[in-house]
Amino acid sequence: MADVTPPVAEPRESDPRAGLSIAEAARRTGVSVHTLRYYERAGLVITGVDRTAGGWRRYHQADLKWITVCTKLRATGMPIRDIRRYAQLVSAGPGNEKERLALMEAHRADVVSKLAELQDCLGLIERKVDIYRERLSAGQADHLWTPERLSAAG
Amino acid sequence: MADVTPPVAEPRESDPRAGLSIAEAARRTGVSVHTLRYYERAGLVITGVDRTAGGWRRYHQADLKWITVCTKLRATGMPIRDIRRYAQLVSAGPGNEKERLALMEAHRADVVSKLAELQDCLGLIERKVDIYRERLSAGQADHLWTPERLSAAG
DNA sequence: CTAAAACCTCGCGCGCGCTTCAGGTCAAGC
DNA sequence: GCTTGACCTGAAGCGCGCGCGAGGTTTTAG
Repeated sequence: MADVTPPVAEPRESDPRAGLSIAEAARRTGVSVHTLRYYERAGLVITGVDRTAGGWRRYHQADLKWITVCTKLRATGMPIRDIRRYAQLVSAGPGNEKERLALMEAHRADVVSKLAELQDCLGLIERKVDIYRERLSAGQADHLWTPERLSAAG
Repeated sequence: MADVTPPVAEPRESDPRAGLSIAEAARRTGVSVHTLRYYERAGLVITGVDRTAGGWRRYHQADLKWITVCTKLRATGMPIRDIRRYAQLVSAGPGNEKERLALMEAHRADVVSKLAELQDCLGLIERKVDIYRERLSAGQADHLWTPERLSAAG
């Protein structure tokens, strides 16, 4: 575990204090390197990612943590521009909690209603699954279906 | 309730058996008339929407029902092309339940994992909401916050 | 020192799901 | 019959969230 060359699959990243390469950061945050650079350009990454003397990005834990917040907001459907707005608020420091709260509460309401809709539609999907299972087992027994086209239900 | 002219907000649609205009169908399915036409062009609407002699669409209950299935699939993130595939299967009639089942089960798995992800991210959002609420009530009392920037958590 | 691999910026491209526009046609009230 | 508004088709346009490629620089392995 000391100086052994790491397998090709997991490249160097030798010194933890030196930070991670963009490729490794991508792996750990679950987005592509393109997306990482895009998020930075788009003003989402307010942690000010380190650079080497030559200009290569070096990611630290705080960066990854914040980027993960961003990806979770994205995953819940928050548009980039809203995440940027939120990032600006956070970056501006204490004193704007009211606006942050409003933003997050609005988004929470959004997510909650999305969840409800998803649950509702999941019901339809599961009914379909059940129907097709029934038809299949019935069909394998006696090949008897009622013609469905008349019902227009699929 | 008999022959009274309906209010402007809800236009004619006098004879129920004659079917509904595209505008009314849009209202009832919750999508725009553009989207209705687009779905038809895209091959989603397998119910064969009626037309007047002049070429205007007339929607019946079966159409609305099927379109609602489509919108629910869309609402759960199924891409148009997959809905089209499903529509083709349904339209082909009985005998392909196996493929329909596979399609729906795959989509169900998708929706379930989406739900889980949404729930997870909702946790983050609610923690943020709580934090900002606390900060606000604490702040209104004594204007004392710990500087957050060091925590990189937002 | 050198070669290969990883990274850089800039900017164009793309897939998706509609939306809008142009230029007409149709339907319904009066 | 005439006007007004809803509707038609076909095609182009758009906003979003990345993906990709060119052309060049930096790192790292050997």
